[in-house]
Amino acid sequence: VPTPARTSIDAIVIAGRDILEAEGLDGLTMQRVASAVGIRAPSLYKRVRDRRDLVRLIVEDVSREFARILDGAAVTGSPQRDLRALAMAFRAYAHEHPEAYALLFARLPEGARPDAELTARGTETILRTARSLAGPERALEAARTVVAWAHGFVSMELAGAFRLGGDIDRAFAFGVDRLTISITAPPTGSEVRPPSHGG
Amino acid sequence: VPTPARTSIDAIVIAGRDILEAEGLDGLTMQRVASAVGIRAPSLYKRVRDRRDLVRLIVEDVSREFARILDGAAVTGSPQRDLRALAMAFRAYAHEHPEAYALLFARLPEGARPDAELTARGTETILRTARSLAGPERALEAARTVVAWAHGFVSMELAGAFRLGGDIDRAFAFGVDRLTISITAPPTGSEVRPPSHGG
DNA sequence: ACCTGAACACCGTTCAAGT
DNA sequence: ACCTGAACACCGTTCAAGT
Repeated sequence: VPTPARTSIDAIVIAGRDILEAEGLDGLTMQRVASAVGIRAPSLYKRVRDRRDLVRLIVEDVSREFARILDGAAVTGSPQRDLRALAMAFRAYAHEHPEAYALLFARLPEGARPDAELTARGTETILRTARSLAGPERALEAARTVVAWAHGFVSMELAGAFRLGGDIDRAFAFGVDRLTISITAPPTGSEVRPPSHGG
Repeated sequence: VPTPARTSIDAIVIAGRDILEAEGLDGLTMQRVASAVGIRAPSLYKRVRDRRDLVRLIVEDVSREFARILDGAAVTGSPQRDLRALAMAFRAYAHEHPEAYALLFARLPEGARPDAELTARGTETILRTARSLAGPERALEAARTVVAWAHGFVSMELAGAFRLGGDIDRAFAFGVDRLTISITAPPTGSEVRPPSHGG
């Protein structure tokens, strides 16, 4: 006699995200997720291969949400303002969903790593904006510089690594302004090299 | 009858670092560390309060090593070249000790967090070099921008987040050059603001 | 003073048995 | 077809007992 399903993969992913944000990745246990959807842990294995597979589904969900939010931020009409808006939206997302955000850039074990194409889509908007500012040849390097800075900044912020005081908001604004200038106006005609002392 | 000690806190930290680098943070178990120093897991609690305390001791050891390496890199005589040398040494350390490096910037639970002063010493050399380039008023923001970028870059690199091809070494060099220019030559006399479209 | 086995409350995961 | 309890091999941690 077939038993009707008491839950669904969607409900499991939603419950998993809630538990992740409330308890951290270590607190995301099969037992807690199972309990949240009204079943026992062994039954979860009917829907996911193992815990890593559940983490993968959650990361992919987060990844789609993050890409959608960044996409919605780059609508100012100017690439300079778009880059600033992207940086602000990037940081705001990390503050609102610190555990989900951390997962986006985490070194995940094989089996928990999200689909490669889906991950690429996450930085598509930033790449497009960087291309507008830096030109097609430098687009990829410019985008990597900006994303690296933004990720480094918010991950240090979330880790409590800025311990020397000062205005963190101002430091973030400083960074995005300098980076915008920096990738917008390359030294004309010359190879990139360290500046001479005279400047 | 007192029993002579069969191990020491130093031996435990050294063994812990080896296991961390070989097996990752999840693989750093009390049982493995105990076994590596020739005792049983419960005996570890004579030397450390709990696992988080052991992690703290390891992070602090890594932190001292990292600071020492950065300090040894900033010896070129010019702040521009020092910044580049610091960035290269920063990245090289992360490549050589990926698990130890990850711990330096990780969101650690209370009890595993290293001594605050010790952590500050880690970025002291970078702060000093940034001060030479950006001036005393902008030193902190400039240092934060550079460290954020460097950390973001190598952590993305280690996470396998650069999936769009291109030359990663070149992107790193691009970033350090642009950032050096960017923090060295602020717009004279004016407040920092987003650049106008013309430039 | 240091070390240990046994125990406890957790994990993830498998599997035979239930409906 | 789905769900479960029982079981297994792990965790971190405590503690009485051994030397």
